[in-house]
Amino acid sequence: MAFKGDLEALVLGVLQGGSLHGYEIAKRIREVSETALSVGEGQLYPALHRLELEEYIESEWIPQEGKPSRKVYCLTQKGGDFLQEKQKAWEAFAKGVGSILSSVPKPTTSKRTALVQRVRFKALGGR
Amino acid sequence: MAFKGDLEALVLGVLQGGSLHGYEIAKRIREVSETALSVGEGQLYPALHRLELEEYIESEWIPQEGKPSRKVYCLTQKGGDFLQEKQKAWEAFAKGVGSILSSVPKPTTSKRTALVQRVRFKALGGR
DNA sequence: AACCCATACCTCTAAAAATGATGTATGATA
DNA sequence: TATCATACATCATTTTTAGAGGTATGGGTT
Repeated sequence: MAFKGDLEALVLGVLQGGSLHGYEIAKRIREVSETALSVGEGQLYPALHRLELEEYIESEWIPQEGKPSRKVYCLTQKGGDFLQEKQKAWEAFAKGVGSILSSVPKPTTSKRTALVQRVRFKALGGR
Repeated sequence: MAFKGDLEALVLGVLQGGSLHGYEIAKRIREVSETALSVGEGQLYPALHRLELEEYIESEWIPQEGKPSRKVYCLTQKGGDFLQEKQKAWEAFAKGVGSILSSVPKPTTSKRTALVQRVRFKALGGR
């Protein structure tokens, strides 16, 4: 289960906003999510290579003076289409998790009801 | 990254609605999420054992006639508290992923703008 | 001068997790 | 008779993740 290919989707999502290089992609993910998400480089670079192999993104080396060259990635048409699918998959996943996590606890709201439920379970052999 | 312990959270979430046995928990997760989520038994049972070990849930064997006995689990106080934390973590995670995936593509909306962006990237050495 | 930090790419390994198969057992259904 | 649904469980294989390490440059600190 688990939202499959979430990192891939995230990378494509960030690239929607324009072409970026790997190091910056990782920073964006941290910043945009307000540190709720964080991608290790050991995870990001292999992911970028996979995505490029599958032609969801394309890269170009951009030299810099004084600093290491950057490999700038841009989204392909195919990548954009794939991202759309991923967005739908994410929505279904999020809806599913949401509906399970935020399902109202049986005892409607009152502590008293909770107690009754507890006792009932006890009566059935629970503790 | 990835929503850590999502299966654990899901199990606790389902148990909010009342005590259940493993086989039923798996079914609930499938049903409530409208098949968006599915837990393999090879994943669920070890998870239940971990949760019980950590005292987030408690179990009781309930014999049945004709059918295999059931191990019925109920949420503990500690488990309920833990679930609350997990709910918060999920919200932060979902918000993060959501804001990245549904970030408006740079080209405001028109195809023309998209083209301009494309050309601009080209001018910078991209393709 | 020596050191660490930020930038920027990358790989590798050990641990963790997911998948699917296999096992046991019963009753119902086709 | 065979297969499916119930109901528990383990196990091996594969996949994923996290964290460390490696290369290289320039700027700032001690």
